[in-house]
Amino acid sequence: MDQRQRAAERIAGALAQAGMARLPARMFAALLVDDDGRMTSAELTKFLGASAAGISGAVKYLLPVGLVRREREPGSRRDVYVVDDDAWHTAMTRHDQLYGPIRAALAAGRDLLGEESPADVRLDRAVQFLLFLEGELDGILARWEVRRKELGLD
Amino acid sequence: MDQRQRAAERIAGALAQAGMARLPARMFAALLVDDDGRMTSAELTKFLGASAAGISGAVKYLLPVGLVRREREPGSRRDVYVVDDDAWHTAMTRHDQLYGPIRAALAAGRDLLGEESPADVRLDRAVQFLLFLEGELDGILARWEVRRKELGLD
DNA sequence: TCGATATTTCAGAAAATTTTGAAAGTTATC
DNA sequence: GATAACTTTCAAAATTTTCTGAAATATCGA
Repeated sequence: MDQRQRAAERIAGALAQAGMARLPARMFAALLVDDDGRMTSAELTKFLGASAAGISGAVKYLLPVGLVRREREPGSRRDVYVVDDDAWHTAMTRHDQLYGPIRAALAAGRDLLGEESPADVRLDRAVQFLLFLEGELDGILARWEVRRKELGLD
Repeated sequence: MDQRQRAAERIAGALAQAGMARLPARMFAALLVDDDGRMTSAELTKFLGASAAGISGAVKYLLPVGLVRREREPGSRRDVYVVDDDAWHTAMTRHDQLYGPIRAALAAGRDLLGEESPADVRLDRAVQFLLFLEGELDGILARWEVRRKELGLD
């Protein structure tokens, strides 16, 4: 295991700890430490010691959350998986995918209990907080653009 | 299964989907839909159909993240588990517990690869973004206090 | 200190998730 | 259209995580 693999596994471990499934975490980490952040399925298979099927499954998770992009060179049949320098930023744009279902469940719970239930105020406050939070996240992302330039990270 | 249990399970399902372990999610949801948001281990055991050991384990997860508080009536030996109306808010205060380890792993990865590695700029940007985000979250929480009063949710 | 009531620990059972190999499905060249 | 290169699907295996029962530990009142 070389330094690069060590770095990838170190990062993947932290991401897995935070709830990301293991192979998606390892694949994302592999791309993060790759020189140009671009790898084919075959490269990932070798680097991670995982099966092609596993990569396919990991891709199915990473694409919709925006952490990884898929490309294909014209006239080739092999996909290239790409991580952007602002992968995190992009992923965060999908925050409604994270909070939306929870908000919906809280609302459904309120309906089941009825407005006169004493728990209703608690549930309502939870919904209001999530709505507020989602709105704020958009502002954060805008401010990051500014900050990024200040840091000269373009 | 009555309406309240139905509501709890509906909410717990969404939380579990978002990554929370099942029993902690169910326990938190049970408290959310409870009239006064206070339940003993025995009550939870009955309501959830889970073992006392399971509750104990769930508590071990919920306490440190700030979603639930433990109290004990003086002169009783039974604990009461309490969910605050601002449980979410409180939990969010612990954001460094979520992002901290990831940031540390990214930093460790940079060390392993060395500054001259082409991946270094990508990893550095990730670290900078997380630092920025953590700072912003504090601001959000402050603004929520204001917003909460506007909504009359005191 | 003892007895009664609660909670926690821990090893193993149960359940859910992840990963794989093999087959089926795509896509590009010839 | 046939063939070769690559990706996806799917059922089953392997691993991991979660949950439980039983025993151990802690806490309170007498």
